[in-house]
Amino acid sequence: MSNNRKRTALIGEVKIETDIFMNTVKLSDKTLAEANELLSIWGMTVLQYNALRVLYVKDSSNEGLPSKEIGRRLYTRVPDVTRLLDRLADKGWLTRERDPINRRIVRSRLTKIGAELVESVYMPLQELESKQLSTLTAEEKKILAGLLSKALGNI
Amino acid sequence: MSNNRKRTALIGEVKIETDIFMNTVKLSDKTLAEANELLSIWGMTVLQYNALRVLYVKDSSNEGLPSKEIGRRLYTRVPDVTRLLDRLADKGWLTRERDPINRRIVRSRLTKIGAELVESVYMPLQELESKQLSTLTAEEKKILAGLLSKALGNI
DNA sequence: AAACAACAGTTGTTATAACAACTATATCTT
DNA sequence: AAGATATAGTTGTTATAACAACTGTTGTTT
Repeated sequence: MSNNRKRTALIGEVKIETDIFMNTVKLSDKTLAEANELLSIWGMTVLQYNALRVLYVKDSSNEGLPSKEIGRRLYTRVPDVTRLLDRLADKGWLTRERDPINRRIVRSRLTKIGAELVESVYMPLQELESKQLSTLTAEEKKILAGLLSKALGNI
Repeated sequence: MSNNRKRTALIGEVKIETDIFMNTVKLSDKTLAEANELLSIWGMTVLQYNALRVLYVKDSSNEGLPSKEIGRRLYTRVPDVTRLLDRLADKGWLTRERDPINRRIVRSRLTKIGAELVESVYMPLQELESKQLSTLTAEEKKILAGLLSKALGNI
């Protein structure tokens, strides 16, 4: 009982900024969960798929990409790119070797299987994303995309 | 070398849905990271703060809230509410006891310290959120909030 | 009332996210 | 060229997220 003192009503009111962040986190969380569920068919996670997709798109000549650059292009902070890539190498989706010229750098490159995997996953994932946003019109999607990118500008 | 076969250019093009999800995840990720950094001053995480805030707001009479309901009100999926609440109880921010009438239910209620903590954290967090969205005008924030909530409708 | 189903929470396990310290290599400064 | 600094990646550790199996309690059915 004891703790029945007055509580600030203020805290119950939801400011618009809080509302935006709540819904951003919710949307992010739920779409990631659904995407992860889909990707589990291929035994991978969204994060892993993104790393493979970065290699697919940004290393089309297949010279290999430094870990640092892969990390920079992933859209969440990943404090441990090494082990993320290690796991992908273990699965046979990419290979890693040290750059002979700058020996600090380790270059990852997709294997044939890895590249094919990206291709197999691409369309089903695209379809899921379209489905997830199907309550919005094309016009609304444009506005939303614009606002999100403007919001990100400050952070 | 070996794997230098043609890659589908399609995969490099970013569809608007993908763009929206990428930026949603980015925004979610970055704002959470900053909020977690702020909250670390009080030794808590965003998830923990949210649980406390749910109790603060939804259990103002301090009768205690069932774990299930707390879990339902958190805005990310939390597969392990028990241990989340355990940790908060360990820190002395809430107490937990079994409902004498329906003994399946365990009710959590804020301690005095827990309630005060929510009050201390509220304003600084609010200010951070405002700062994080300061690139948007009030009008844009309204539109964004509306679109996010419409987008969530389908998921 | 016995058997079954549903519910609320707990516990065990594994993989990994987060943080920090460390190694090897390259670059800059004087 | 030696020493200091910066860069790229690795490794160790801890806490916790995710998943699944389990326990105890209540509700439903016949």
